[in-house]
Amino acid sequence: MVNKASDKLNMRITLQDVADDAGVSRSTASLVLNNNSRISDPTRERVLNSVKRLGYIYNQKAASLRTQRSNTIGLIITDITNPFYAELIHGIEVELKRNGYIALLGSTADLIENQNDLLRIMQERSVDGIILVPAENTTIDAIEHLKSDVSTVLVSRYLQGVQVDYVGIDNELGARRAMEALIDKGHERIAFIGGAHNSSARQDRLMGYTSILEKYTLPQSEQLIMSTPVTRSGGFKAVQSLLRMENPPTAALCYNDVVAFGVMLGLRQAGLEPGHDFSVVGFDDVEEAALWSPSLTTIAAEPSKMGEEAARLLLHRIQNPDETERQIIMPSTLVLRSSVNIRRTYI
Amino acid sequence: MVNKASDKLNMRITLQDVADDAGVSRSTASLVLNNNSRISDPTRERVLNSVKRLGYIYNQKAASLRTQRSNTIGLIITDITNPFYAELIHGIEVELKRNGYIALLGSTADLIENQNDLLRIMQERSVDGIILVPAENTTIDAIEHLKSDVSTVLVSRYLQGVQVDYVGIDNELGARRAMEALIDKGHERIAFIGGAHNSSARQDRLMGYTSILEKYTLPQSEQLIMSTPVTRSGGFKAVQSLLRMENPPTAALCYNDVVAFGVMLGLRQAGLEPGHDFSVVGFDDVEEAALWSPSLTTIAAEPSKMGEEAARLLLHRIQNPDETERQIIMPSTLVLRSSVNIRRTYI
DNA sequence: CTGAAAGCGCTTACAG
DNA sequence: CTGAAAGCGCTTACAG
Repeated sequence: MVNKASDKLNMRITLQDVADDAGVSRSTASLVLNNNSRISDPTRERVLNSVKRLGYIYNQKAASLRTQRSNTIGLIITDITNPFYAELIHGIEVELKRNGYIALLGSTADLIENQNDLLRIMQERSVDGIILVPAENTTIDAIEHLKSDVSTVLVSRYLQGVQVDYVGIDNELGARRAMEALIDKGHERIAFIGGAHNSSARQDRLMGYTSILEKYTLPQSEQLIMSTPVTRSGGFKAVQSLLRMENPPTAALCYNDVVAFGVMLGLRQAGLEPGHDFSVVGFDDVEEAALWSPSLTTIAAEPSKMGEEAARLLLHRIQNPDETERQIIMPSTLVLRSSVNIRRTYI
Repeated sequence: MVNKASDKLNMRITLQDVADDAGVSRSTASLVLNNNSRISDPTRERVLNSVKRLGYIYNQKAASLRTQRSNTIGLIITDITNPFYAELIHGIEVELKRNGYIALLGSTADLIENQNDLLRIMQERSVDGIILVPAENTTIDAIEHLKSDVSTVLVSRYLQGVQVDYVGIDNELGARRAMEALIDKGHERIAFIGGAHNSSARQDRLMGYTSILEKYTLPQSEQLIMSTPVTRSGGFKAVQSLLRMENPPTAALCYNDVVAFGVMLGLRQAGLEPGHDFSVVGFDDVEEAALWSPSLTTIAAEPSKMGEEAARLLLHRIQNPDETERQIIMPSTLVLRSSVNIRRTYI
């Protein structure tokens, strides 16, 4: 029996084989594959026929060793099981595909060590650019250094003081709009739930939360601000502990939709009906937000569109390394649904 | 001002630079990086110091042109926004990371054209192997051909008649267990909801469904079997149309959890309480299944573990191209939660 | 319109 | 224990 492994190796058809088969030089065959216009139609056809007959597979790796371009980018997010990121990735993929690019994917679990490993691995593979949701504790220096090596776009989280391409939403404005909606329904004790750390996104959302409490001189308390893992069960547990307070809140602005889903589930577990007994606002507007019962009031970040925008920005940066960096701030629209309602006393 | 693009190109530090800096030959430097034991400790140290000082980045692409190994694999799924796949990807990533591999990611939206594009793009980048959830209409020939070019593992969906590595669960058994649970609670008119086409997974689940109906001589009807997109809104719409039947079902076995979530939302929209008025079973046991109200009864496919298993199988295949193909069937355990309950008449 | 030649950055027998 | 040399599969000025 033939050895299969060596079989695979020996069988590799190269451009030389194609050229031989078509009776042209390697150069000519290469020019055909790159759609160079100075090749005559008959020659082009002969080459393409040989490609097909031999089942030739273009070796992007060898090409990119010469051209220094890989048509591959690196995509680093924190947690793929958060639907916000799943939708973001989807948008990125769509736009990359349109341009003949593909992404190496990695998740950091928000840990800087993982991020460093991934950045190294991706640079070793000569990605043309990197789309990064910076993990907690990412330093300004690290980003400065990264972008001097490879085109870089940050998404969703920003780092103060670095001049770098970025796509995100106006988190503070979004949070203010969400708060106004709650206050409009008579809520006064409003909690802020979720987020594990102080990413720019969380800081800005908190700032919006606080500024509106101040504007209306409503009660502020450290106890009403909770840190949680960015998961459903994070929100689930947090709201239950809030409900055990002496003077519990009647509404919550959540760090994002995933946390808000957890909060709604936790409320029901505690015998309260979200949207009726307790109002909930999320952030992101992931697809399922509209489908929940009650449907979730949230700030639309349009993750899929944000992903497309980020990919577009990165591809632009790759083509134009010397242009000034751009910050794209997408609109943060309030989507009012049934999880927000007039305040009632449930106790 | 210096041109940044050319800056980047000119700045590329090569192994030659490292060797020069350390005062050794390129060969020696290379052996150090590959942890070859025949290099003396002092030499090794000198080289590693130079690597650090110059900020050398290993060029995996050049290396892999020589070694024919890229330490990169291709991962092709149908839809990243389905949490089953998000969790599957997560598991794959974890296991790949452990072994110094990383994945190129692509989604097909279950379209064969997209799958073909992705397979080509990935092979052009010389992936060492491919993990594939085959899109609808994938042919046996295509898989045979693929696996003759590159190590291949199928996940979640199988193709009858191909000898190929595979990881999945026993779908028919799972469906039978789910049906027994419903019948145990007195349900007799039971619908099967969801799935767009006849992937092996759907066929096998349907087979389990039918076989149990036959076993208990319960009513079968084409009207009780619904095709839908594999999304929440697919399930949402399907159950509402079922409820408009003259003699509607009192329970549903859903193609998967995502569809089941949609079904539960659709029930509530129609004024019925899932788990109380109408019983629902899903498939997959994605993380949020336990958190829903009512919590979802489902068949545990352990997507994250399945992903790890698939990655392990692929890496093994890459090392051992000549071994016989393996089919790993993971247990399909019934997880009984509150979405299944005693039958009541709700009409 | 087409071909010969150099080179991208590595690895790996082979020689010493 | 270390180095000189060939080669992986492409692209791209350059010459004709």
